[in-house]
Amino acid sequence: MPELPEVETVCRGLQQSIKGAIIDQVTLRRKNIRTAIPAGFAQQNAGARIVSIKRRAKYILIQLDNAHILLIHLGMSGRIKVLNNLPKQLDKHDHVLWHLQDGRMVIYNDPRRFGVVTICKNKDIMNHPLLKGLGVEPLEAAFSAAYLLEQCKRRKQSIKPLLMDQKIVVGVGNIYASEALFDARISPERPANTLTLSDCKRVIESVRKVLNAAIKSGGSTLRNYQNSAGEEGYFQHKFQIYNRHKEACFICKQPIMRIMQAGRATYFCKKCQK
DNA sequence: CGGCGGTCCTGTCAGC
DNA sequence: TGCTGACAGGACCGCC
Repeated sequence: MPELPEVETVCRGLQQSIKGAIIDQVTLRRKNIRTAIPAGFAQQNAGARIVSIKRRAKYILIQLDNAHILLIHLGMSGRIKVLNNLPKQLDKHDHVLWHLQDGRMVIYNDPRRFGVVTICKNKDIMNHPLLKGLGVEPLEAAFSAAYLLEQCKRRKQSIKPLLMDQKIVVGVGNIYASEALFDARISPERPANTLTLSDCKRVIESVRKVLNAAIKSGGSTLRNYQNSAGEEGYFQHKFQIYNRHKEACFICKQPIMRIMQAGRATYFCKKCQK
């Protein structure tokens, strides 16, 4: 489900609502999501105060005051809900429950179970296998035209799957890769090694423009994305290309194409994107 | 090493 | 009203 804008929105919401709260205890209703929840997870949470909530790539990092960091990835269908009190009925996909001392409850819900919930010590975070090989943040200066050109040079892979490669640049998923390439007027089928420095510059500007606009809109809700307060995003109403197969391109009125690349749907305009 | 396909899992929707 | 197959915001693994 969630790409950078959705994860960022969830993090900002959590920062507002649960920063400073104390975790009383944790209930695991399922011991594995995509990966096993480590033994000792509940004990390492119990009694800890939540210091801060940050994002790295599509991961949510929750710093606890006991020198541990909660690491959460929402996969395709993961959600974090903050409820004011115990719900009358739990959902069948409410996998992890954090009972806060103030009576509230934080729930990790994930129907498809592609997500990750784990914990590690502060000192291990830099070498954590899930974070170790990640590429640069798209909204930071390290994502430069020179860097992208360097990454593109040695690959003949199409630019769209390359943009989604988290080892190169993080946070860009299937929606925003299509949106950014449309904005940059670059075909998703262009082999990466044919991009020039000025192409890379346009791609970077478009990625940033699209991600920032989506964050402003609270992300995109296609089916079930909601932020931690249960609100939907509305960037889906601003899609220029994604999910618009056979509809008219907003620029040239030609029908929008839908192709599969690396098993994922790509939307683009044959006329406008070269 | 790079790049692709298959796979994990559940839910929803279109088409018959 | 079923049933079936395709597809869905991600990312790892193994194979060439």
